[in-house]
Amino acid sequence: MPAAKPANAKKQAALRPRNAAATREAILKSARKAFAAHGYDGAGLREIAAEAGVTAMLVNRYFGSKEQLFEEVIDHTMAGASVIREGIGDLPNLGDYLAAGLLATTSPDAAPLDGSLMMIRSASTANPRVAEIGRRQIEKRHLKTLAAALKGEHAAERAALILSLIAGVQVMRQMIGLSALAKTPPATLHKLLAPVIQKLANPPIRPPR
Amino acid sequence: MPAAKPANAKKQAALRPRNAAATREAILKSARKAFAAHGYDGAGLREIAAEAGVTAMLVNRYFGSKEQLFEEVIDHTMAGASVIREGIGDLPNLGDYLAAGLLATTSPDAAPLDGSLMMIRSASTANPRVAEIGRRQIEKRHLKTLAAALKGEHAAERAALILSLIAGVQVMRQMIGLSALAKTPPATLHKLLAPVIQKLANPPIRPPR
DNA sequence: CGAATAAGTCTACAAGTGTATACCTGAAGG
DNA sequence: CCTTCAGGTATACACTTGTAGACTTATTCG
Repeated sequence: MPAAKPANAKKQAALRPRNAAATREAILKSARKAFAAHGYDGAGLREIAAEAGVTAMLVNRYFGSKEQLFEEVIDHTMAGASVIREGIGDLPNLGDYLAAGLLATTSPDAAPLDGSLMMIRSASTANPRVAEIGRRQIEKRHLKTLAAALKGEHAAERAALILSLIAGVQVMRQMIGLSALAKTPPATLHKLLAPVIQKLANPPIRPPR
Repeated sequence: MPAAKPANAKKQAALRPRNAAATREAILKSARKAFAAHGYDGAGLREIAAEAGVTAMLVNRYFGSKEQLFEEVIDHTMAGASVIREGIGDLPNLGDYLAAGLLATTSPDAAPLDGSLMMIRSASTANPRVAEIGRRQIEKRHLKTLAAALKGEHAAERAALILSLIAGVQVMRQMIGLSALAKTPPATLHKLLAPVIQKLANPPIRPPR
């Protein structure tokens, strides 16, 4: 009775004309956004795929699995332009520089460009491999670079504390939404934050004996 | 023919002899542990129930829903003995005190007694009501108390930054497992950390004009 | 114009989630 | 003994998740 299948109407047909590279990039971008917003476990493949204008299965066809997708995403993100980069050891005011960078990228609800928030959001995943991926990235990209830029004793520990402070501010501003940080003008926060970071960046004073 | 149902063998029959109050407490304890370890979304009701020796449905019968359970758990946790408590404004060395408290409760993989980590782990939940619950708890319990203990300008902002630093160290030590923080002896970290916290606790110096 | 192949989708499945309904069970009181 | 009822369990449902296999479509090349 029904005259053949009416060739079911497809939506958004020719939006992207079958370009593999472009599709891959779209998926990466979408995944980055989703992972940053909801963490590894919280971001669904269907959600990522929809935002990229494709099907969930295509994501797996391109990246193998959600786990591998995450690995590639976090690698791209951490490798991209970060506030913590090579050569920051030569800056005169590391405290000012880092505080400015933190407050610039950390508008209360903007997308976190930095990978650290993405990692923190993903850190309590049930998948231990994913947690390990993130740990290694932070150690390799951020800690190592920053520690190399510091002089004096306990450089690694001081670098780790600076990272902790930065991460903590990001967490409280963007994840928790603490009003005292979210609503205060960046300039005010900068004045409070920069000297503290600088104090950690400076070589610790040795007690005179 | 079949002589009635053979009264299917039950395991762990008389472990807890049907005590409502004790069961409630057991569920709370289990839930606290699970939420702290995996966050709100990551902790399953069946997992919580199993650890408490009951069924998932009993949890809902006692607490109404997972959401209400979380609310009660985080309220108990934040209200319990915390490092940040009333009267800390009278301490001579707030930096020392807070650093000691942080490093004591923050052994790399121990259960976080403080509710803040539980909140951070739960902050990226899909449930907005849950996120709001946690935000309010941190503002009310921690920020308010600490800000009241500080003197000088921008007390709220400085308190928020101290909380951020503490939270950041917790995150990097317990969630990420950053080696420089996890493996370094607490005494060393204390020496680096205490003066930084103290610097934030002291009234900011006004630039002489 | 085909044919070949890359690009993409459909359907399905097994596992896991929170929760509602109906059921069972053990101890206390008559 | 039997009833009663709080304390607890079993079953089921509707939904979501990551992923596998078969299928379809568009593009490019001969």
